[in-house]
Amino acid sequence: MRSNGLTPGLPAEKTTFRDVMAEILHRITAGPWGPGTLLPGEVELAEEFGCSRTTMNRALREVSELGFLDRKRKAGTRVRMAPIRQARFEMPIVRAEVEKAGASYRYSLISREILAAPEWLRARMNLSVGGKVVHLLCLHYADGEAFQLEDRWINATALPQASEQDFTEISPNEWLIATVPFSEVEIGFLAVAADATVVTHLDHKLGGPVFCVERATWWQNAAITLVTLSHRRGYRMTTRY
Amino acid sequence: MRSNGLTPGLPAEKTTFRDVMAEILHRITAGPWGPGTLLPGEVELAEEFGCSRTTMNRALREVSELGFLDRKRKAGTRVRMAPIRQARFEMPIVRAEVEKAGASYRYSLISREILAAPEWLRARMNLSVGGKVVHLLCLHYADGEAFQLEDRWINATALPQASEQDFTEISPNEWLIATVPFSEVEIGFLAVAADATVVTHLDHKLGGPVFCVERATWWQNAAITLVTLSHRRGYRMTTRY
DNA sequence: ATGAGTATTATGTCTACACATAAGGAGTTG
DNA sequence: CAACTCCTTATGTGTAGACATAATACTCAT
Repeated sequence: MRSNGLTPGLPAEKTTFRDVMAEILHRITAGPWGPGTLLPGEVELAEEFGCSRTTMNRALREVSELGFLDRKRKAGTRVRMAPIRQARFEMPIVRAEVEKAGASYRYSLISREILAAPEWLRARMNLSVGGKVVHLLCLHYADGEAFQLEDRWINATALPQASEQDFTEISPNEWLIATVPFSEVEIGFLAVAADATVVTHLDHKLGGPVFCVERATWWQNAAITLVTLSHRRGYRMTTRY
Repeated sequence: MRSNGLTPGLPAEKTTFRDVMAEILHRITAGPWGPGTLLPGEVELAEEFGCSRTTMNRALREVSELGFLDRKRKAGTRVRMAPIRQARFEMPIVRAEVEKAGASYRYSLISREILAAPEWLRARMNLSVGGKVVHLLCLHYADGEAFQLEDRWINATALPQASEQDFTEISPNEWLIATVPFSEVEIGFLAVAADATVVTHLDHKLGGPVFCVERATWWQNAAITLVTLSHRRGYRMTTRY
């Protein structure tokens, strides 16, 4: 079954962990290993597949990371009743997203102010009292049309350089990426009603549905930035696997 | 540096790939390995860290999967200019999601009909002309309050058993999971305006923002199901890493 | 100069083996 | 019968070594 059939005389090609993964996935989705099945142990499987336990372990580990298997020491490997349906969204920088779609990208700064962090922001990002923040409003265009409205707060206490940047040329997004690393990120997707600001800059009706992405980042327990990205009408974030 | 300091006399604890990962991540986010840096080769690093190349390889591979490194044969390992900001959302079954939040779960079927697939659905799911589909409308409650409205279409040609199920007790979600596997999934997040149906069943104002998840699944190129999940007001999908 | 072929090199992966660790289960004891 | 201990077992991970493969760098002939 697993001989290469191409070079008789030479030993059959080695069984790679990818081969094993494929066969395991096949048995799970279309074969005898229905939900809840307890799989044979690694040693036994390795023998059946003609590979080392190391290879079998890697294959099982990766399939498990895909969400199809549940592995526990001593208990063994079991097919998940319901595969964890995990969606992985890659969130590129806006510029990359726009240009990948074949459109021309343009950025513009709408407003910039430096102020004391409002109460809600302090609570949200765990900021100290009296901390200064930079508040920016920017627009990202795709082919001349407004694509995304960026409402960003930057912690100026942790990032004093932010106060000196004017952000007329570089978007805060790209400036931040080049300036600070981050150690913790919180991302949220939500639908909100279009407010006056959104209506002014994006083609939305007041109170209408706006798809928003909110991202907060910290670095070594210090809040760095909080951003809300409001998208143009009809925007849709999709993934396939 | 890496001696355990706990059991003098015993050999220092082994360097695990997790230790190595942590240190690599540290060097990337807070240390000398800024964006674009070319790292030393695996052999050299393994020597520095006092581990085998196998272990170093695993550490580098996993960090690379996290999106921080870019690895190419011969070219070497390089720190990504902008880490791929990927969000991984786990999408549990509604029941699990509700119960995990500590609320009681209840399900109810609103309507069920069997009909010929409408044109838009045929186009969307690549169905053949004249195919029958089951159309269901269901509600999922958390602590007695409407939580999620499920608008589901099931391909009855590929899944004749669906026509016989009445779905008054079991939600289509759970029935499908137990009945068919899937090989391909497409998930989308979007914000839509609340229509009459949504307003009737969820606490929304007409035209207001509704957070929707749309999921289409296929199995061996045959369309299985398309579902739109509309969420209650204020729903938010978040992840942290 | 230029293009084809070759050498070099860093990562990719397999093998065999050893020990670590979590957790189920059997057996023992109060 | 319940609680505890200890043993067993399946997975988790580290090591050394070997070969595979992709991609760059280099060499040589035209």
